[in-house]
Amino acid sequence: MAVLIVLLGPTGIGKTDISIQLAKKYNAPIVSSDSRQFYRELKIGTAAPTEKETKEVEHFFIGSHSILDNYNAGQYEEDAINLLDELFKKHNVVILVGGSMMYIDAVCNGLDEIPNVPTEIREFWQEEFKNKGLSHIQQELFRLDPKHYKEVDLKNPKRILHALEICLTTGNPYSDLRTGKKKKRNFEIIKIGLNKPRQELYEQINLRVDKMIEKGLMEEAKQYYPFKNLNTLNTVGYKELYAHFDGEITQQEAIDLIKKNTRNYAKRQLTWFNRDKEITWFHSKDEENIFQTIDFRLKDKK
RNA sequence: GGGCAGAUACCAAAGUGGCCAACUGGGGCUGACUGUAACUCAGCUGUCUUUCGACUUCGGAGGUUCGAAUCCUUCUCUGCCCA
Repeated sequence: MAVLIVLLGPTGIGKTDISIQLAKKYNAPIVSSDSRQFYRELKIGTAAPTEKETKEVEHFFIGSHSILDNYNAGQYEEDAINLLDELFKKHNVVILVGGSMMYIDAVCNGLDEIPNVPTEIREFWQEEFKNKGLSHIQQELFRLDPKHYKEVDLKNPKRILHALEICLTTGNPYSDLRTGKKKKRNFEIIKIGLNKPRQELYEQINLRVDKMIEKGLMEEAKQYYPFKNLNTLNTVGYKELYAHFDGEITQQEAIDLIKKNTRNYAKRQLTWFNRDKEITWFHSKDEENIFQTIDFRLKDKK
């Protein structure tokens, strides 16, 4: 029986470490569901697994893309599922590790079929928003997709813009495509969540950011400064440094901001994960119990 | 020792007799989120209460006043200046 062990949790909790132990134990390859570790240019700032680690255990979706690529959760779903089909031919167990909430859900539950948006359409709505404001795009959404207008967070421009993009791309209301249906996968899923008391998590995050700076995050970020406007670089650890390079804030302010934004991100991850009742949670240091539980659940599946 | 300035909620910082449980920012907490998602967005942040509302607060003590974070006296502490 093919089993996907999903190891998730907030950033900085220690997922990489445990994933490698699990991989060795079950002779399982690791598939990343970290939407920023996909990018080979972002190593230090995403705390990507080291070369040593990726040699020890087979990893996928680590450094698989460039920040110049246009990648998204929908494509990831397709790519990841195809990959898993291949991997399960040779392995009984595969490990999915990462903290990108929607990407994990894409693999476990699937996303609706939504076409990619042409650049011109994306830019068109962005201009509309920039020039005419939020209320204008709200009205446009009301006109093009009244159903979604009622459901969407009307104060959130990104969500409205996305809906409008799809309306214009397909010629139909976005809500027509939103089924919310869960896809059936041909593998079993065991979801393991890693967490620890908030204060400890935050301290660990703060420390990790300092270490990233020591390891040369400034230099790494500087290398891609010319691309700072890319969405892929709208990432904690980089955007703050670009604000510093632009002279908006001091270096220390940038570092403190990275810490804060990472903490806030961790909290957002936890909020998302808390909705998922399939997750079995463990203290991140409670390795014995984690391994035991997984062992037990694996036997159960056989 | 003398002079001046200041002490407000977790922090910073407004308020200078009633519209003040107290602007605002930070931080924190809680939440939303099916596609650019490490994005983006929302609510809360004195206590009790689901709400209405009730109660206790603005360094301490005392006083003036119908009424004080705001005025007076005094004490404590902090900063600056003169010795």
